[in-house]
Amino acid sequence: MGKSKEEKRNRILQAAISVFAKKGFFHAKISEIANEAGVADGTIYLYFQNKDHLLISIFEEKMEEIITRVRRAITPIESNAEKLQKFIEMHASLVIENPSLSHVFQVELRQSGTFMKQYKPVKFQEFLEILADIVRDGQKSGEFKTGIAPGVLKRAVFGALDETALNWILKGRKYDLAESANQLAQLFLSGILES
Amino acid sequence: MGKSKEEKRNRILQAAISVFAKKGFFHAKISEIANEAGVADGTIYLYFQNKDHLLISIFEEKMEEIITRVRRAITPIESNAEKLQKFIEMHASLVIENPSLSHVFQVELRQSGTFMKQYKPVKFQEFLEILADIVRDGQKSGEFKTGIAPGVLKRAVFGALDETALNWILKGRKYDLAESANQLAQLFLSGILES
Amino acid sequence: MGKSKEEKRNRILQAAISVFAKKGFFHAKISEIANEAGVADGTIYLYFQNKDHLLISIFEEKMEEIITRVRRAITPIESNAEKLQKFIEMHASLVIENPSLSHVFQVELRQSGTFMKQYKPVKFQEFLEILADIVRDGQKSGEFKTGIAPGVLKRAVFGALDETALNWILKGRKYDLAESANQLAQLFLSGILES
Amino acid sequence: MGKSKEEKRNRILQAAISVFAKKGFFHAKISEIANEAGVADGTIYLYFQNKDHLLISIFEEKMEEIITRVRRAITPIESNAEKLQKFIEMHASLVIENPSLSHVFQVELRQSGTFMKQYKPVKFQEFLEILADIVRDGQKSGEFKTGIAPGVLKRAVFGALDETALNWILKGRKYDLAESANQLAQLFLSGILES
DNA sequence: CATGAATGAGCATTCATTCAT
DNA sequence: CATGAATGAATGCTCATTCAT
Repeated sequence: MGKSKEEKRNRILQAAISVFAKKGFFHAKISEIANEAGVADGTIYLYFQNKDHLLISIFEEKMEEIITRVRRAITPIESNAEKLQKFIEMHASLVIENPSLSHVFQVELRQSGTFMKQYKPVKFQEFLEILADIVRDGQKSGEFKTGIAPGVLKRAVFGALDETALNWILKGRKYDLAESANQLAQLFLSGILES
Repeated sequence: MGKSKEEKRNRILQAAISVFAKKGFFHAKISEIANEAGVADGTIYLYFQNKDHLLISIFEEKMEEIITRVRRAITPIESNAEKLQKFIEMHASLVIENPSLSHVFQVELRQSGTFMKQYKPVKFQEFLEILADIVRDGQKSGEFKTGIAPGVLKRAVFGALDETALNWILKGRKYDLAESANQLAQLFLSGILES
Repeated sequence: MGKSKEEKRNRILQAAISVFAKKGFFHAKISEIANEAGVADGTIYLYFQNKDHLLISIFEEKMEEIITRVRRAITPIESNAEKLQKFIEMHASLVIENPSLSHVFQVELRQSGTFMKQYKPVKFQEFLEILADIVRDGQKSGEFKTGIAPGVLKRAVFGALDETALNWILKGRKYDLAESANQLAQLFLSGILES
Repeated sequence: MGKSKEEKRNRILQAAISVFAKKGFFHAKISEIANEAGVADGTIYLYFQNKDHLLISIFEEKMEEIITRVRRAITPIESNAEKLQKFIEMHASLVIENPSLSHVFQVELRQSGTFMKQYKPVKFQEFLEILADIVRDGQKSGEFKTGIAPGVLKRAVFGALDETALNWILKGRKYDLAESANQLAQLFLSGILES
């Protein structure tokens, strides 16, 4: 029963991801999400405050999962260069595995005023901080150059990955995103490795 | 006469940029744009097909200006490394000079279904191609490494700049964007310069 | 429950007839209909597709009732001449009983593009066919002359009744419509009775 | 020049008939009429008060012509029965000759609130009075029965003709309207001729 | 007389959210 | 907990009409 409740919540969340990706946040109708989730319209409001928070919940909960996965994969690696490479690889893999979710993250999230203006995307900061930590550690250990601030680099890497992934999605996923990610990894490593 | 008409069109365009940036595309009201432009609601429809095309016109016309400015600044420079640096510097300058327009480009444009799905952002491709050309030329002349595809690099640079600028805008323009841009330039140059 | 829903639908239909008759189809506001029906604007759209279909539904449902009433009144009569007379009498009675509905039928229906161009007024044909059947039967039995086609006569009788009723309504219902109808009945009977 | 002015007025009137018939009164745009007449939008307002009066002017001026033609054709005839027959024949001929105008008369005129409620269609009364006069004269001379009021008969005949013509137009003018008119003439004559 | 750019009133429709059952 | 009928706020766009040129 408790399980059934959690399951229903998840059905709604998955339906929302699917409908947001297909129709866009503004044109997505609660009734369509409810229909796809197999619940009544009103039921959604028993699990989520409103449409905006449904979007935000997608972000927070999926981001939480992603952060956990990425951390688990990176922690055992010793070399910070390899950690960075792994991070970039995983970003591509995650996009490839879940294009609908990626679409929601890259396009639809920006359509929520609540998300863009009022809500502080803590989980996003946390995700970026994984990158900043790698950089900081690499700089401290002497692996990486120190000319660039970790806060700048984390955004540069993320921005590059994000734009690359967005293009891949909008262009119809026609080329090899993993290969592009690989080139990006080489680029950034060449840029920061102490020679 | 012709001037007055062109002027009115520009007033509408500027008002739209301002209102879109303040309220977001979906919450921006035509009546508010009209009011800020000092024209009647209906007048807007003498110059633009509809709200979507108003947004698209902002993109096309402003992008055209930007492309021209960037090309003019880059052409006389001989070194491709310096060209790339100049491009990055200018991106930051343009964002600093016109934050409202930047906001529209980075956030609001994604809210138009017409823009995202039906319209081909030719001007955006053209803008990115400036970057790709620099990379291609640098690789051909031996200035740059050849391991990375120009098509990948152009998105990496743009994505990094875009994310950096977006953060600067959303965080309230509290730090020195030009300095961040400078670090990015060093990062990318370190990454691609043939040693 | 089911009754309450049907009742609400009927309240909307009656309100629409009343408002269409008062203001004309184009100038009638949905909000006014909703107000007169005691429901919210949006509720109307739970029962009817749009304004056009509201008008068409009035026609179809009321015409259905009328056809039933007329058929029930005519069937037991043996003489076709008396049937025709009864039909004419009833037409006048129906107009007198429900002037708003008559106004909608005679004037407002023509303002709906959907009704005039796309929709096939099946119920109207069915109504006219009652007349055509009387004529056919009368001609077959020898009661009526055979010089006129039933299809022509049905329109002649209906047109005469309709124009007479329209004038009565537009002139403010100042004279005795039943008496005019009676004269029309004599006219048509004189015209078609086999002597 | 004086001629040119009258000519321009007529071009506008013809364009209006054509556009009203094609698009319907409400959906007809002044700009389309102006375009079809080869004048500027504003010019129409130099010749007609507004859209409503444009419709009314069509009615009045064309009706005037029709009344004149019908009177001219009927006056020389001596027998009132033959006059009635001639009237009916001419109605059909006029509809056949000018279907667009007929459409405007039968359908579009009812869409003008001004026409239906505020304006007194004097010319229409005058047209019907031709019929009433024939009946009155026939009844006085003993040709026609006296049981029916001329005022009732005139509407009956007109209504029958109008409905018949409307059907002919809406059904795509596929059958012989003149033959239907002929049957109607026989019907009404049988109905009123003193035997 | 003629033009046509500018005006601005006017309204159907959608859909997130609520709440009685 | 779940339902889904009902609500009602909110706004882009059209087009008859005007009037400065």
